[in-house]
Amino acid sequence: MTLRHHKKIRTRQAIVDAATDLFATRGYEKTTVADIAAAADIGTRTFFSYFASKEELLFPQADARVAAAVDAIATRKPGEGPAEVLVRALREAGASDDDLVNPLARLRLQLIRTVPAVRGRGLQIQVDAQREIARHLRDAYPDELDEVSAAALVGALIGAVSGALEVLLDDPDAVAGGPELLKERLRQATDVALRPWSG
Amino acid sequence: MTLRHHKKIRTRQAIVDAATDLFATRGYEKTTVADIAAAADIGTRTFFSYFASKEELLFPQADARVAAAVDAIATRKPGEGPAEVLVRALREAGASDDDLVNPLARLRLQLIRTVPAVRGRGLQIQVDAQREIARHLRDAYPDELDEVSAAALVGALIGAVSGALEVLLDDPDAVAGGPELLKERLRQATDVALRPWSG
DNA sequence: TGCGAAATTGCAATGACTGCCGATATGCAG
DNA sequence: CTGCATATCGGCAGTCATTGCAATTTCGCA
Repeated sequence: MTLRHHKKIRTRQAIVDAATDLFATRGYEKTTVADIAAAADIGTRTFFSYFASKEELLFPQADARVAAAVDAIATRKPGEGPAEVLVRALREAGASDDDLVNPLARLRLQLIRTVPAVRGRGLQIQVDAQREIARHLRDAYPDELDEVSAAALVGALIGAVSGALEVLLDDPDAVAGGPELLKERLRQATDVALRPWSG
Repeated sequence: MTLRHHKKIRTRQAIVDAATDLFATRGYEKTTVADIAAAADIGTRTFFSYFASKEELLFPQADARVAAAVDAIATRKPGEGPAEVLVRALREAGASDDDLVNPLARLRLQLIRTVPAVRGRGLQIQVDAQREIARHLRDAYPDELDEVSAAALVGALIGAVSGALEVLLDDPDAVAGGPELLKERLRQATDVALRPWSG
């Protein structure tokens, strides 16, 4: 079961590449699924056996971040409290360099901020991720957190980061400054918002 | 310009009522816009001159909460810091009785948690609201907050409350207890979520 | 080589949404 | 009261995502 499998992977990649290209040039909404399928040399119907929808195309391996965060929680050090672990988890799972280099990732960041449908889907994925992370965090600290507190804590941290990030990415100067500046300003902003927790 | 105006308002309400009814019985996804239009005695095409989409139907006056929060910021007391004002704003703008009694509001709460499309739209509205509130907060505290920090702070607080709320609403016991219990537990959850900042 | 499962794909249908346009209804001036 | 300008209404046709169905092709393996 290898030729088949490899072919599927190649086709899948072809679809992503074709779509990335079309989205970048024509724009997301002006690109039809039929266009993408044609560019990837497959039937329109076949597209939907690779991706459940046009939006899913932009969020492959959506659970990678969750996995990273869960891993950070699992490998916590003896003395670390919930908030500390979570901060570390977010650093590890957060915007990596990849997000600022990989073409699809860059495109995604832009589309999330401009295309309603994409934004909605992205937010859904985010809250699902929060839920999952909260579950693990609570399991890791059964004495200190109940389910509601865990959800609140995770919501606060991720909320702070995404809120700051969204505004930050709208600032042309900040974006022009490159990844380093962005990371620094993001850290500053979240420090202010999360001060109550770090104390 | 009165007869016309009144008629529009009446028709709008008729649409909402018809939709509420159909959604409640048949379910959101099994109710077509054509069904709603027919039940409200208007042409399908006309529906879209009242609501931009099927989802908008569920979020009339989406900016009421924002207005309440902005108002809380505007009426801040001399000694209050940003976080305190925001905590007060969230308490005032938070889920009112209406959300637990009004049929459409109750339905909305349920659909947000079960229908992907509705959830996506609801989340979008929420982040837009956060943006707006952050802007006002920053204007109110120009010395202590920059735009990014304000967004982070608002994101953290709202994130905490919504995270807690989502978990709470998933508890069958809490929901079964009726509006009173729900309201009490909601207040508790909000307190827990916001405690770190109220101090 | 040839069979059975998996993958591909065309076709038709559903449903949201839009642009276009004629038919109606309403507000207001004369 | 009449008639025009305008706001609404609502039908029609078309686009696009998405799905069920069924025929066909392609593979993996015996």
